[in-house]
Amino acid sequence: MTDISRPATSPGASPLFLREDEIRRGVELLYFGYTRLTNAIDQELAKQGLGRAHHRALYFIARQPDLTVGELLRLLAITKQSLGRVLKELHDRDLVVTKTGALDRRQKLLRLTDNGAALEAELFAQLRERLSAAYVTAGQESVSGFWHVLEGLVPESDRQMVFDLRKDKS
Amino acid sequence: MTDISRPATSPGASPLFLREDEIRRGVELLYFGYTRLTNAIDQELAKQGLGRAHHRALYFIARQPDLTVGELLRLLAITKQSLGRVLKELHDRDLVVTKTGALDRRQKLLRLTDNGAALEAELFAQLRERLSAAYVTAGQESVSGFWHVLEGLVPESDRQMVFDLRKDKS
DNA sequence: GAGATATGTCAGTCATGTTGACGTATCTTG
DNA sequence: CAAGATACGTCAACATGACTGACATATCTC
Repeated sequence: MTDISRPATSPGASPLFLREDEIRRGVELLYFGYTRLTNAIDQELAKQGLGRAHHRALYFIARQPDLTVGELLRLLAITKQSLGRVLKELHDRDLVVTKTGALDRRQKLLRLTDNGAALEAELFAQLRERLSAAYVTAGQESVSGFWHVLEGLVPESDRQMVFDLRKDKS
Repeated sequence: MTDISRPATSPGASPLFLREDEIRRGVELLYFGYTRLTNAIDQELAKQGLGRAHHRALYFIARQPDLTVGELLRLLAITKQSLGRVLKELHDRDLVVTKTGALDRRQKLLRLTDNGAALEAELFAQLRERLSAAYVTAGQESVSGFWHVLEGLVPESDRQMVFDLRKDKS
């Protein structure tokens, strides 16, 4: 949070603001980095007859077991109708199970089955391979910077939700 | 391309490879950072009745005037049929013009019209606002790290193409 | 008991990608 | 110069994953 006091609305105050090329470089690297990373798992997904939408759900359920449907909706920022179809397919394929919430019986808590966990692990291995290669090449200091800039791209209103992924529930 | 000599294929050499949480943190930040940044311009695009696919084309044509259709296809990594529809719409709306290549008359060189350039600038302003705020908050060192890690995510085979965006065509 | 909330579902639509096939103009090469 | 490769365009059919709008049910909260 260094330099937070510098007004982003005052272009003259920061040389960064004026350098169009530095902004474009970030836009492009973010685009290529993100799309190429996600491409890495498409082939694996296609084998199972699943799409990226399924992977995103699997990923977050793996990351935070007993996630509720509502929490997952907020993470994915899609409509419940869209998510409903995805969850139904994952359930039909025995990759995800739901149980009724203990505290609030209206909620459904999502968990991966053993099959689901195995598939998620296989997909995650692809991501790990690519990302750890990039981490190693860039070095630890760069990794911190990478995280730091990306955190700044997440709107304030979503930041807590994203950080909470790192904590266990309960 | 510094550190290129460090073997990315030697997992044991770095504790990073074993830390699942650091990989997941990168995956999540990349996902949220990328999607939230692109969301930032959706509203503006919707006003014009355009989608993200149109923006991607506008962006790269702005970035490298006289880009050929084939080059744009390689950047976007989609089929010519998909791109054809997008370019047709941009042309119909007087945002893009094509001219026949001087050296190779089979090629079509793409350029933004004044309207197209104005729209692209308006959309770019949104990206600049978000990214420069993140850059300023994170600091210059972090920005370098951000770039460095992302470069490592771009497959070797695409890297030259991405770097070439920074050069003018001659 | 009344209203808010969490979830599910039906139905229709849209944006954006895909495959496959085919046509034309132009360049390159034997 | 003829033959083949290349750059681009286009028709048609289809898949995925989003969307809106409407409505149903169970459960919680006050």
